[in-house]
Amino acid sequence: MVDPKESIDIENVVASTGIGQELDLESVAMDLEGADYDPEQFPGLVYRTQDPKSAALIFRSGKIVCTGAKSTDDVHQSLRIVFDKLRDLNIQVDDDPEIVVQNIVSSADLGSSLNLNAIAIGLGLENIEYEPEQFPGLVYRLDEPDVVALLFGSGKLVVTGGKRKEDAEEAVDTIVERLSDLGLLD
Amino acid sequence: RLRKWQERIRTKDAGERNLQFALSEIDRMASALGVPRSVREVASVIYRRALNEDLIRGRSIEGVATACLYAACRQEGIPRSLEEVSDVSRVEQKEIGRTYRYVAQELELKMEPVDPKQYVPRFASELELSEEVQSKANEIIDTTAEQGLLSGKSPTGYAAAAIYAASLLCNEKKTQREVADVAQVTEVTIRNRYQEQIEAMGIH
DNA sequence: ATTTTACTTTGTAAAGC
DNA sequence: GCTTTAAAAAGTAAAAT
Repeated sequence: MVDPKESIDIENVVASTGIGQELDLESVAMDLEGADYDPEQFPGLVYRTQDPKSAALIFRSGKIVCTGAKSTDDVHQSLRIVFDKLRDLNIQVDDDPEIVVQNIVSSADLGSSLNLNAIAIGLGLENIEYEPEQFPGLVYRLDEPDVVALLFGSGKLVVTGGKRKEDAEEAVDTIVERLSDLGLLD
Repeated sequence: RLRKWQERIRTKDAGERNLQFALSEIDRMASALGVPRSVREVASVIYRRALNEDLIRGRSIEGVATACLYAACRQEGIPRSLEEVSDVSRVEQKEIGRTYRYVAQELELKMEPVDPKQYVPRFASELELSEEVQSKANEIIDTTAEQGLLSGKSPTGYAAAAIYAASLLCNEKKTQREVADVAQVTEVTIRNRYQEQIEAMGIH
């Protein structure tokens, strides 16, 4: 049996940062090619990087949200590109702004199909949410680590809400242990 | 002092009026759905609990009332799908679903997943299918569910496929369209579930 | 009848309504 | 609460072929 931990893939990393300067988004939108800015719809300007692929939300305050990257390293690479693009527009950007990872979304595979009905009862109906009429995944909120897992009948799962990649590993370990104890994992 | 007293009366009256409105809405929707009086009473009890726990704040009275009725139907073993409930409510399906999940969590209703078999009598009856077809559909549901085929699937689509399969096996054939219409699912869903179920039953 | 596109669920930050 | 962004899981649905 392969350790489900080895199957973990980071699918999305969300991080926030700031350049330390206020911005005139109207002019940035004019000068930055590919920028999407519609203040009526959303106060942030959207700028997408191609490699690594990501989307940056740039705000008037100078704060920036980066999402869509596949690793924390990609987040730093993407934001470096964004910072340089802004510098090209003669905008002052702090030397190396602090980048804080806010959420990591991971996927994994437990290796065998799951009986979600039995798992719902086993883990306790008060501890889970399972409404197949609304969504095929069983929602399982953990306290340690503080993340949310979505379990599917195929045995695959999604872990989100964590800030370190270790959070997903610990979550998968905990889930495997609890399901095994219940005899609900082959 | 008199002002405070009058304010309390006003608040109390407003609260009473809101409760009356919620209960009358539950009554109206329950009638439209054709569910027994016991379900309305269960729904009313859930609504009063939600009110006591202050779960209505930030939500519409009718949204909570509808969600309580949906939960009550399930608790009483005669479920109505969110689509069926939204058909008699002025609240949209998505909002009813969200509110239901919120109320179920907060009141710790410990709702069990809907058993597709609970839809069989009503759907089969609307299709004028025999007792034999219903028994066969139930057998298909139990057998295939035990094999893990039910995980993640919508109970209405699952029941619809089993009824369709059973109608074929018992020579009382209904078309996928006819079954899809009463269950309010698409023919594609029936086709997909039907294939899996027949496969799991070992093609009769 | 199949394929494509799109929506459902989960977390998270940002500024403003 | 909402708005927007990204991504996965799998089911369902509507539209396109």
